Amino acid sequence: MAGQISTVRFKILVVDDDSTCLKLVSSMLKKWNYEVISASCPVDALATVQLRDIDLVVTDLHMPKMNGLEFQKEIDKEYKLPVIIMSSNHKEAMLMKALACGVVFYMKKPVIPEDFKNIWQYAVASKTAKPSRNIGRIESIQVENNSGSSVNKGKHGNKKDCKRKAHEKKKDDTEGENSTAPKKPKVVWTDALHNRFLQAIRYITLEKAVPKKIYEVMNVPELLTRDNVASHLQKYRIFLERVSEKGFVATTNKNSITIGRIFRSNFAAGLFKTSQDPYTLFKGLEKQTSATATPSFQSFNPTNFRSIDGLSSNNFALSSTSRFGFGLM
DNA sequence: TTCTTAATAT
DNA sequence: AATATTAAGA
Repeated sequence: MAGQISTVRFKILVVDDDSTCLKLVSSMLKKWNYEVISASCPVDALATVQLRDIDLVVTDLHMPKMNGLEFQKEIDKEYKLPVIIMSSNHKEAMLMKALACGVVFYMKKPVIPEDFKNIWQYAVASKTAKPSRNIGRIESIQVENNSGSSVNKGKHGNKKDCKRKAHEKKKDDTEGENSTAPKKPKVVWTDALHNRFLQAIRYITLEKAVPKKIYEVMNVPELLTRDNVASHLQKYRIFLERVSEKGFVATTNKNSITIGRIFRSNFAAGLFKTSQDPYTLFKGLEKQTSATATPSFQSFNPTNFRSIDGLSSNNFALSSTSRFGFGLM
């Protein structure tokens, strides 16, 4: 089983007091073939969670009675569901607060369908694993999902199942032992992981974002090493460089085309997915020298970052979005 | 030491 | 194609 075309439809609970918005988001989710269950208030939502077998929660932040964060707290208390917040509060401080509370993703409103395309990964992440240490072979996690839908382009017959490759070339033998086959799997920068990376950078501030710091803030030592982050950061910077070189932001004219391209890239995707305005990124880039007015940032104090825990293996989890690498153009 | 970059390897 | 690793200078 677990063939491919899955069948696994993720059940997503949407919560928003604004009925219009609720419907809108619902339809966006359905577009990606998610099973949608909606609630107009946290209280109803909590009741629903008990009845249905929800995989992921998407909630508005600003709501009467109980706001999104309080709601998330409740969810986290009894169930361990990943919660995504949608908010029109684009303040950095709010973003940080939400993340610190354990929200897995913070989406800025207005949202667009694409924003939801890959959110199933958060659901997978929280289920798929949690086995604290022992990064042994996460390779087998296997994502049997595959975001169904495939409403559009999405051809992946990728069946790259390489097995092992006994590789020994270590002259030393500081360890040598390997019963569980401590093969070091390559890190797969899934959207979720990349998002974490981006959010860490946003939190730290681009100017101060160095491998070590990012590594610490991301707080997923089971999945990454500082070197992984350094490597990713290097690539990310190259991407930013290219993008800023193009200076397409300035052009208000036919920017739509250019921007469209940017959107396709992985890095951009992660960034823009949450903040649809491409300007955000550049604003940050441009004023990096002055802004720095970073609010108080001390220790992220990541409460529960299990959100990304298991993500890592599986090859095409993300491939769906990434067929365009960072090298746009 | 860590950071950054470039080059090279897997 | 995406990541990792290594080397060298700051």
